[in-house]
Amino acid sequence: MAATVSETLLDWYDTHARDLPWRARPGTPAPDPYRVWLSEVMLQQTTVAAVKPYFEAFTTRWPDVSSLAAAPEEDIMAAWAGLGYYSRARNLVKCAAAVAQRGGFPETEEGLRDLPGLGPYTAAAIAAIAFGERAVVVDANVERVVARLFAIEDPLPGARKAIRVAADAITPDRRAGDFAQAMMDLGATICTSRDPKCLLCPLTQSCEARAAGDPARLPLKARKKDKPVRQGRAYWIERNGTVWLVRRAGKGMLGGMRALPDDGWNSRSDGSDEAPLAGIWESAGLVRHAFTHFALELSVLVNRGSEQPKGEGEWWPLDRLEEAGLPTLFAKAARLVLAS
DNA sequence: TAACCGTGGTG
DNA sequence: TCACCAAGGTT
Repeated sequence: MAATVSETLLDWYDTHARDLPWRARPGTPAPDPYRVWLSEVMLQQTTVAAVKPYFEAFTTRWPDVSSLAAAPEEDIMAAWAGLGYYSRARNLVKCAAAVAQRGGFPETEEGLRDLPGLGPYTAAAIAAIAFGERAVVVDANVERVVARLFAIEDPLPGARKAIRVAADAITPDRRAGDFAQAMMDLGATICTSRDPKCLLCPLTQSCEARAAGDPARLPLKARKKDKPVRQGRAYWIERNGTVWLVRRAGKGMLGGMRALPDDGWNSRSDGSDEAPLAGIWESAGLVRHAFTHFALELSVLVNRGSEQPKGEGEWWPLDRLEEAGLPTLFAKAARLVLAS
């Protein structure tokens, strides 16, 4: 009898698995749920290369969930700065508290699903990888591999239901965690979005899209809307080797992060509020930054007078600006000022 | 359902 | 250069 897709893929995984910091070390049977959880959250919509240094920094500073739960939220947000999608960091704080409170992670997909920041993908992935549950793990890699294996012609996101059914059908009862990671490794290194390496693929004999001749065509996707360009201002207020930083509101764009004061720009409108003080402003230039659904042209204005800014904030030493944890947009603005 | 939410790499 | 893309979740 011919080997099944899962058997073939698991054999491939046994010799080709990527060596990643959050995977179980040789000789240790199961990976640490804390490290699986942390890595899975960091990896949401984020590349392995981007995650690695953050995962290393987090696990060095906070080696287990109780130490993370005990850390000040500000420290965690600052440590997340630059990784993006900051609601993940806010939910990480909530989730760590909940897990510490109940004395450990839930060990089922259903239980994990109730934790903040864990959706269908992440709950299934942790259940399968950390706890050995047979869970159907569907991420963008799995969607791509499955759409090609079964030549699913319906475009995403409409095809999600059919893809899930097909993924369920090939998920094995044993080693579901390895199978999920094998599918993701295959998608990341072989069955790539562009220019798939079909000559190296262990599943090439089973692949309907390969047989049809043009696997890179799948999965089909609806065309994306083009993003508007917004204008905004950020204010650099400097006194005696310090700069005035504020904390952004807990929800919305860059929520909860330290930032330069701005004029109220957001995803729906240009900025228009008045400056945080009525002094003399000099232009330091323009920062262009692309967010997911809009682009921003941020004009950076500088004041070195003596007037006190309005509202809440803190004077932050310029020689420790790295530790403030500014999101990339404001780090760019700071770089612009400090280079001029 | 679809909008919202970051960033850096890539072809 | 720029549109697309990456181990998605929340509302």
